[in-house]
Amino acid sequence: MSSSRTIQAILGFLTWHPMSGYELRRTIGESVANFWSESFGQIYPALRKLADEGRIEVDEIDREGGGRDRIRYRLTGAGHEVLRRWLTEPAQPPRPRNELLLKLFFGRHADAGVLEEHVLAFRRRIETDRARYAEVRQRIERDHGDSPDADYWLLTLRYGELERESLLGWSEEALVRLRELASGAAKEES
Amino acid sequence: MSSSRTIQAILGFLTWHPMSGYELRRTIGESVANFWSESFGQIYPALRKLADEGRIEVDEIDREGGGRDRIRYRLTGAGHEVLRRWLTEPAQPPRPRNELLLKLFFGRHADAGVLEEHVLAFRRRIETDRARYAEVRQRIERDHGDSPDADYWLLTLRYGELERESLLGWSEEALVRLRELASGAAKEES
DNA sequence: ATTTCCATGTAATGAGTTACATGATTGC
DNA sequence: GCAATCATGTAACTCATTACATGGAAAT
Repeated sequence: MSSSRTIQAILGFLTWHPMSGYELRRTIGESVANFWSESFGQIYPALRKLADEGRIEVDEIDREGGGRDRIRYRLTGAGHEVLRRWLTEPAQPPRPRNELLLKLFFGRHADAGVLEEHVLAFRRRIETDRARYAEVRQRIERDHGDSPDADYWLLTLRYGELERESLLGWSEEALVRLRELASGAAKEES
Repeated sequence: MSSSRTIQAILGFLTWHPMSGYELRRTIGESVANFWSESFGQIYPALRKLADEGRIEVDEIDREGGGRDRIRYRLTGAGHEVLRRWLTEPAQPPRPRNELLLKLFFGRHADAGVLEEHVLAFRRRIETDRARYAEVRQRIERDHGDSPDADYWLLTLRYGELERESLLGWSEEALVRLRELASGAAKEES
């Protein structure tokens, strides 16, 4: 019961067109960074394993641009089958780990200004995410509006958009609350 | 640069009162399961390490209830200092990994009914979360309304409440959209 | 009798990041 | 000349879960 999904992510992206490990990494960073990430240390061993098992095979080797050879892999029928089977299985809920909330939970032991700083940094990250989502939405609608995948991509984008909106709302609430707590504590001290 | 926060979580909970490894695990499951989790395999080695470094010390050893001795640890001044320093440091953003969204992203290769099933399961989880949050809120307000920690706990609870509301909204939208896609696909086939 | 809960701990395994090794090309 | 980008791959390390070992007491 392997809980990692590196292999499935790779198979999924190879349904687009043949890609090298380097291209897979870049593509993941540009498309699903919102909810997925992979490092080279996972991708290259996974490609080797997938090739050994016949889920992918070498499509072409060339030397465009840089120094090393680029090895492009293509999906095999067996690989497509593995992807389809995985898609029917229920998704594992993620293990929750949110350091910001852990800090706030023990917030009484920090000074109020620092907590506010943490929430402000969080809000900045959310705002950056939202700006990126707006660009992604435009790009999908402009460049891939007729792609059969586009509807599914927009579904995942929408998840990020709605979640970020709610977290922005929470940030505002939290900032107000933290300032109240800070002034309340200041009053009690005087 | 240790990226784990098991140690900080333990120190934080020991500000409440002395606890054993077993009690820490149970307490985490009952209070912050919403955004944090720890397993025995992490807690016991971490307790050993913290004791070796003088951040915690044995408070009492007794044999209530079950068979083995229960070893309760208490926070030292040094431990409290480590906690306070950590609280001032910026929180690391979590590495994104959402298997449901990865499945939807490649959803064109699955049949529509299965995707709907995944989103329904997701929605059920969200509803369960919301019911639990309502209980937690009641419990905090009823049993800990005058605790100096309560305001901070409610801040983290509110995060979960707002986020779950938005995700519930997304589920509804996604279900509608998936049904449209399914009937569209059915029409094109006929 | 058997399950459940209390309780501590280790070992095996898996998952994942970061740093390193290597090296050519392109743009400043 | 130097940094950035392209490109593959390995090694060391960290982090975390799960299963195992051990065993008593209480409830069914």
